[in-house]
Amino acid sequence: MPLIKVKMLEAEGGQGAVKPTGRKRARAQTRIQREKQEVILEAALDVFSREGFRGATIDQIAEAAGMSKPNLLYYFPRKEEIYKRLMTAMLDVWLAPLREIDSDGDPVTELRSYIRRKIEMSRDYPRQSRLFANEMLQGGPRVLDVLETDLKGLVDEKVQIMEGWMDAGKIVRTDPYHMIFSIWATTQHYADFDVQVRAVLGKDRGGEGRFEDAARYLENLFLHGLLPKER
Amino acid sequence: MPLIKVKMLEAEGGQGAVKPTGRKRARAQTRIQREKQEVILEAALDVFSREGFRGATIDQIAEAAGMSKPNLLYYFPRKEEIYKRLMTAMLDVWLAPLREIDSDGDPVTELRSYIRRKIEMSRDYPRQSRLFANEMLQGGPRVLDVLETDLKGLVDEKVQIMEGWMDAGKIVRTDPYHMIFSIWATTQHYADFDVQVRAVLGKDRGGEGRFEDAARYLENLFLHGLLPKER
DNA sequence: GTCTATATATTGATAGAC
DNA sequence: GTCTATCAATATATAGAC
Repeated sequence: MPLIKVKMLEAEGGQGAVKPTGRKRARAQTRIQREKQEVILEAALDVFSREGFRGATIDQIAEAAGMSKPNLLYYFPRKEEIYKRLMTAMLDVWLAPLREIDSDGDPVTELRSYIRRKIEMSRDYPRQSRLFANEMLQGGPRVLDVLETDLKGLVDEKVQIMEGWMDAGKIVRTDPYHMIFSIWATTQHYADFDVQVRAVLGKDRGGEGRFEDAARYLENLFLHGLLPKER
Repeated sequence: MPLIKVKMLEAEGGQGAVKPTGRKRARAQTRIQREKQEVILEAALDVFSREGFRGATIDQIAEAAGMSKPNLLYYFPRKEEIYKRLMTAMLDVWLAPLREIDSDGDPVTELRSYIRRKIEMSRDYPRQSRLFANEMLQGGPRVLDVLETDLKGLVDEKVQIMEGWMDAGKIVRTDPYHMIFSIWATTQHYADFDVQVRAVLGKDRGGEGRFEDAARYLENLFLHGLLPKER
């Protein structure tokens, strides 16, 4: 099954996040305001995903966004707010594929499309992947609570689905948690360690086709041997 | 097969790296000098692995090392030199397990111990793993040449071994490059994304046993289905 | 070898003219 | 809304006393 272009929201975050928390007057945003914020967030994603929160500077972001530093700060008064906007938007989008795993679907089909979507996201949105990886390396100070509540809850739910499939004899018994970790690790590796992957593959195999190859390898790795009948 | 305590050099780097490049007089280092440098490198590993090169500050490192900033700079005149020392020492140690894969050994045994050693390193030396991950996320500006020469050469060599095993019918045919990437990704995930792993597993499964569970899962994932006879 | 003091540049953020 | 000018804090690194 070939990789397709994934349709995914760009990092925007809920509209709710834009409104001032005080909201003395919930004033509607102009189109230009939204567009400028969009440009800033796009530039910030570039810088934060490469350098991490501390390593990134407002100067770099402003330059990448093509505006002056004070001008940027007019739209986002604090560096941290840009970062938080990116993180929440990213988390939301990043977990969408996992949410879609359907207990009523065919196990192998469900897992196969999960793996495929994850590798597509690494191919199409590597910066979001790196942004998250950077946050993790730092110990996740700004998302730890989300991980322990929302993420854990979501994973637990999907683990139960997978255990149901095992109980029903639909797939071979394995450790669902570590299977999910392994799918995350392998698929995101192609975004986070892209330099290394391309350096090792060289120019003959390091082109765009590497994602196809990876998808094929990973689908086989995780799905082969999962069907009880095969043995 | 249970995990054992791995024996590994601490980040020290070759002795050659210590000598001044000019070496007007190749003066031997005193014991105290080496010990102080050791303390600094240990502290620097802590900070760099969490914050990346740009995000880390000499202040943080000096405080972690329990000395003043000028005192630290007496031993390492530039921030970049501390970082480079850590990187070269890390790379050397980090690739040791891959180097040990032996073409004359039994394929499954060789791969099993490779996986086991890699997960042991994530357990015992998570900071080294994160240091490297941080460098990769930034695009590997300080190691790109090493990746393209030494690392690629090493991987190519081991890929040839694996292809030899496949040609001889000793293991099932698969993509050796992506297999190696997947082993790297999955094992290092337990160091790099440690926060996430522990958050998801919760307190019941997130203890030290998680490395045992991971090792068991990964050995099965990569090795099951590799023997032609099993099918 | 270690310290205080400091030079110099860069950082996040603000003031105020236009 | 956008700019120049600038502040206060922090950054890397050095000078020089002890």
